[in-house]
Amino acid sequence: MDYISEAGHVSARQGHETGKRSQEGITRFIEQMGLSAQQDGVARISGRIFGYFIVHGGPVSFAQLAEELQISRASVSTNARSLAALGIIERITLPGDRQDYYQLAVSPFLRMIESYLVRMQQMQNILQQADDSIPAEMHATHARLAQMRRFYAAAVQANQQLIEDLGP
Amino acid sequence: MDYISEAGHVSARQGHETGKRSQEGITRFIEQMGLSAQQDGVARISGRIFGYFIVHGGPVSFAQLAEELQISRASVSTNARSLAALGIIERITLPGDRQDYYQLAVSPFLRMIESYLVRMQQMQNILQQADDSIPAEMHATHARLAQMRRFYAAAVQANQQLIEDLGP
DNA sequence: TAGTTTGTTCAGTTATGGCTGAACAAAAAA
DNA sequence: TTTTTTGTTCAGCCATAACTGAACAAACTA
Repeated sequence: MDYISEAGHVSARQGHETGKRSQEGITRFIEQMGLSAQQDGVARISGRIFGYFIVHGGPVSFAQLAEELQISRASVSTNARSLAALGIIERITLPGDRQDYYQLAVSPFLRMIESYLVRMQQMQNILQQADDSIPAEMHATHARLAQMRRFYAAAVQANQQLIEDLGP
Repeated sequence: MDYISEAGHVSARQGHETGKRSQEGITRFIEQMGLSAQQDGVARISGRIFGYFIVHGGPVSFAQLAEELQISRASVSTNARSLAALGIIERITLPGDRQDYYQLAVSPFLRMIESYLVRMQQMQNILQQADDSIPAEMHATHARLAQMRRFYAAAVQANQQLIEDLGP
């Protein structure tokens, strides 16, 4: 039995020996990924889609995603494209098939770190601006801003190192 | 002129020579900290309070916070306590004064990383559960879960290293 | 004692953004 | 051509949670 290539029919195998209990575990995992995403300020459905692709690496068709996760096609469109834009999943096409397919990206976690890095760089810009526009007499303020910049510089460096360590 | 010890009167110095322009820079910074916090899934007011303490290290009284940031006492109570719970600011008292005062914690950024670590450990628990409850036959799924666990393990280690590097 | 000051809690309002159905456009099939 | 398939977009509904005003409790002051 191959769960991977028949992702679309897993939910129909209720009566199977491994079926019910394992199905519970899978849906719970996907649901937890949704909640976890929501905690991180990401749409719940994006988290569920990500979880779905952890379980079934893909390729999975657009229509399959909507049916399996029981979400509207509009939500599939929005969230899958959003995840693809982040480099976490990627859109592919299959010859002789008009549908869009998605599959897990090769290294989804590296992309997640890269998103963090972007956020940190935005914060560094804010700190730079503050440093420029706040009068020099405010020594203690500038000292705290400098401390903050050192922190973000170190954090950026640590995450770049992490990317290298996890890379090929 | 000492901006630090008279945090409560900065906004009143509109006519001063350094006043108007620098005041703009400060409020813009505080406002950007609010927006940045909101992006991170934290209440905007919490971000503003944090920004305020970057500018004026404190101690700042409860009432001052409400007045300076033009927010309700209820919001001060909720958000300041929340930041204090995260270890980013701390509540102190001054002898002969009934008011609560807050000041920036000694190393607010270390505390922020520690919060990240907690989240990552929650994710590790979720992965552990999934690993336990998903049938062993799903080899590809277990491989992806293992990859994910390696990622979080490395991320936790990197951040713990970062904490050490930034520590005293 | 009654009256202030001070912080917390909670019900209610408001703002934000997620999700959906429906309308739509593009492209293939009939 | 008309019809069907497929994905996108957008207006509107809904859920979540941020924020506030008001009521409250505790502790000080008079």
